Amino acid sequence: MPSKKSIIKLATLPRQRLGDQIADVLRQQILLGDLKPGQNIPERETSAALGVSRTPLREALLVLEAEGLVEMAPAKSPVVAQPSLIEVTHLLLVQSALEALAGECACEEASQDEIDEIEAMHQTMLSTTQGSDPIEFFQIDMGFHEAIVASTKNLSLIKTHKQYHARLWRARFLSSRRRIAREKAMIDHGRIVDGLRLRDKEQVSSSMEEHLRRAIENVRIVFTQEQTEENSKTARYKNQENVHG
Amino acid sequence: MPSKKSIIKLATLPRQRLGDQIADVLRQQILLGDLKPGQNIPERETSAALGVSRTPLREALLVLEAEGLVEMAPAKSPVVAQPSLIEVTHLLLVQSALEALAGECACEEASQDEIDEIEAMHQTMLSTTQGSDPIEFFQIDMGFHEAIVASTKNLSLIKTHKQYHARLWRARFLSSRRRIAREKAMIDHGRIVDGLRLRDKEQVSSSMEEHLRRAIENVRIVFTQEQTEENSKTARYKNQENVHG
DNA sequence: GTAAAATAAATGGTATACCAAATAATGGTC
DNA sequence: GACCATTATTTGGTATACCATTTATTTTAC
Repeated sequence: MPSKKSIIKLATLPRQRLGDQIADVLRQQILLGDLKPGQNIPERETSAALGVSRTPLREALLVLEAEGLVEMAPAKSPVVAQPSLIEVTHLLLVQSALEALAGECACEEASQDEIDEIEAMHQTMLSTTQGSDPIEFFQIDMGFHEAIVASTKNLSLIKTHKQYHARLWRARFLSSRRRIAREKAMIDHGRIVDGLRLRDKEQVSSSMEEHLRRAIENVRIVFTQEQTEENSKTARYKNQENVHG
Repeated sequence: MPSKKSIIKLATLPRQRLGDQIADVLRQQILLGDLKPGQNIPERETSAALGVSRTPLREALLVLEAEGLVEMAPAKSPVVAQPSLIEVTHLLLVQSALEALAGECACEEASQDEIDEIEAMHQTMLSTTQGSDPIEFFQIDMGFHEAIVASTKNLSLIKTHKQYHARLWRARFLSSRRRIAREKAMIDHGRIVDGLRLRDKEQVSSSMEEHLRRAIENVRIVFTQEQTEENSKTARYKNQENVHG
């Protein structure tokens, strides 16, 4: 009865490169916050923890560096990227342009089934607005955007959008916690869905841009709040130091 | 007299990773056509030719794969990407959105000096239109676009644009040979420069989109021509085969 | 006791060696 | 003579070993 063996052939048949699998794992850990911004990712330690050698781990790190999720400097441990407010703003501007394009293309390329599914996701989100944990709500929110991009069938656009999506994950997750932001986001989504049903390029792309512009503002607010908290912490620490001295 | 030594410390001080240097070399070779689309890049042979080991060569290939210039399949030699017409169209659509965004941002972020320089490049191009080899003209053309993107100071946008630029290099170079295309391009560039001087976002971004939309049409024409030539070649070969048989 | 120099530990960068899958070549059989 | 099986070679994937640089610690000199 070799049924068990047939399931486990990860090691025997490298259907996908080990480096790519590791990249997926690390990407998830970065997005979910298991690896926090600024944290070191020493090669030996990490590869040992994952039960692989340094070679594929390094290949994964190089991919993540190309994606902008990890920063590598000579003779320094690779470190999880910690984009500043201005960098996140830049990223959101590009993402905004990408999604506006996606909206336009979707009006031409999306099948009726795909539009129906996008609308269904929107409905799910509307009914989930109140209860449930924020991370689940956020996942659906991001799925909504991904579905629109996917419906364009433009592989390059999909891939690039995905990369920006990953780099923006954390910032957008943090800013999605604001109640007001979520409510306004739902209104934007509604307009986007309406535009898609009408296949009205102009309406969809402008709603998309509007939506992302709001996201930029939300991120700015959250960043300045964090900055303020950080400052007060620093002040406390300084006080402690003074106490010690 | 250790002056000679001081120049050559590539091997001793890895100021930049070898893999990145190799990636630069290969990228250039792909863009310039030394490595043609569809051509294999066997790891052992190539690394030996470059005088390095497989490890950094592989890292370079992975970066180029992430950029979309090289395709790697399990148990197959890496191969120079050979995008189809539809893929190039997809790439140009994204590039169009990126440059439209760049145009808008440039209206706000570009310094007067930068706009002056962009205009100077345009003037150079106008005077170079007739004589000189096509590759030089093309270089200036691409420099014009890069300068606009660079003036936004948006590093993410610059990097992403650069990657799409590399993937589109060959297609745009081939299509830039058409005389009519060049003339119309000059008119577009003029409108873009005018818009930048006026800092008129709307004019710049729409001119950019118009310009890229024209590029899509040009690429389509060149591709179909190439396809036709290819077919006639195949026909000839078939005839030869018939003669042999 | 402090500061500076030297040494030891750790880290990333590169080269080499080994393995498994795939393909090409060769030999045997029908 | 053609086709199939088997083996040999080539290729990419992974692991390990080595080197150079950097950093932390310790020791020594002032």
